[in-house]
Amino acid sequence: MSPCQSFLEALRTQGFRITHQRQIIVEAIAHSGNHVDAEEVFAHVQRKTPSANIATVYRTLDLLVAQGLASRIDLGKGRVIYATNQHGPHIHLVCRHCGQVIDADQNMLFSLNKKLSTRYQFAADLQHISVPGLCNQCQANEVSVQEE
Amino acid sequence: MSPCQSFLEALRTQGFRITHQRQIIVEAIAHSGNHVDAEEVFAHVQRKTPSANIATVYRTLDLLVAQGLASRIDLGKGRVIYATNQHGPHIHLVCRHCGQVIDADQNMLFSLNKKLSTRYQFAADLQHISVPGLCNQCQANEVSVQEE
DNA sequence: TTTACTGCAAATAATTTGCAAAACT
DNA sequence: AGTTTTGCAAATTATTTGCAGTAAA
Repeated sequence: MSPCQSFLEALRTQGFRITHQRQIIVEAIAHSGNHVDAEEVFAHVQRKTPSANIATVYRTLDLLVAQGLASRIDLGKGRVIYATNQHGPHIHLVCRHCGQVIDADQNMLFSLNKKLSTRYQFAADLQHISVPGLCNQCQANEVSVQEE
Repeated sequence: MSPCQSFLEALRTQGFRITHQRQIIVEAIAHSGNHVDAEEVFAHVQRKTPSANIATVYRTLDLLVAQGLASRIDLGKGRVIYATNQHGPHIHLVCRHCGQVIDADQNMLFSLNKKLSTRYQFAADLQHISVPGLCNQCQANEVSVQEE
């Protein structure tokens, strides 16, 4: 069963209707092995169904997140992306200078997760956490650049 | 020298002007030993100077961040808070259910920081990172609560 | 005096929402 | 047929920006 199909199946099971636009939206997000933002999904949808509306995209993304089929990742500065749970867990390293997002190995968070759990009884959702900082290229720049 | 004074001094040194509103804004953010959002700062400022405008608050907060005197912390869902560098570094555990923010010991991130640096040449800014998840109280709820 | 800073109001940007019409089941 | 969804346009929310007047240095 393709990832798309299993998502749609999950929705159907929960009693949600499988509409044409939901199929395309799920296809857009699941197909791109990567994370996508609402506009990218909308662009994909428009190619197939020009009459589709971005409000529907937002509603469907919310639905997927609520159903636990996707994650909403807040990169800060108004940038929000979505990733399906097919997309392996990652740390999203967000460069505050160039805006680049680097995917890092999530295993690094294993011990942190345990500590937060035992010391704070906090169940951290580290599947798609984002970490601000400076990427390699921008570290050199930052020194000389005060203001853009 | 009070924290307020040292902030103002730092601004002055960089050639910025010490205006009445900047003094009050710096006082608001430095005085509250805690993190504050723009509206809270604005409320404080209005008490002293009713004619002050929130645009000035945003501009000053941006300035403080740009000068490295404060951090902008993105809690997701449009919630943004600011903390001075006086306020010790913390992990901000953000509960996705009740919205509560718990401060956790930052030492837990020491090894993560090193790994990100050596493996990805990424200089993570972990001073005030936010981590999504579920707080202790809400973990029990979550099981039974599907939708709010 | 000179140029940065502020207040104000209008502009953004990213979502969200009310509602009547359209479409799943 | 009976709801759930959608499209559309208007409403929101949090910030940002242009500009002319005010105030630090």
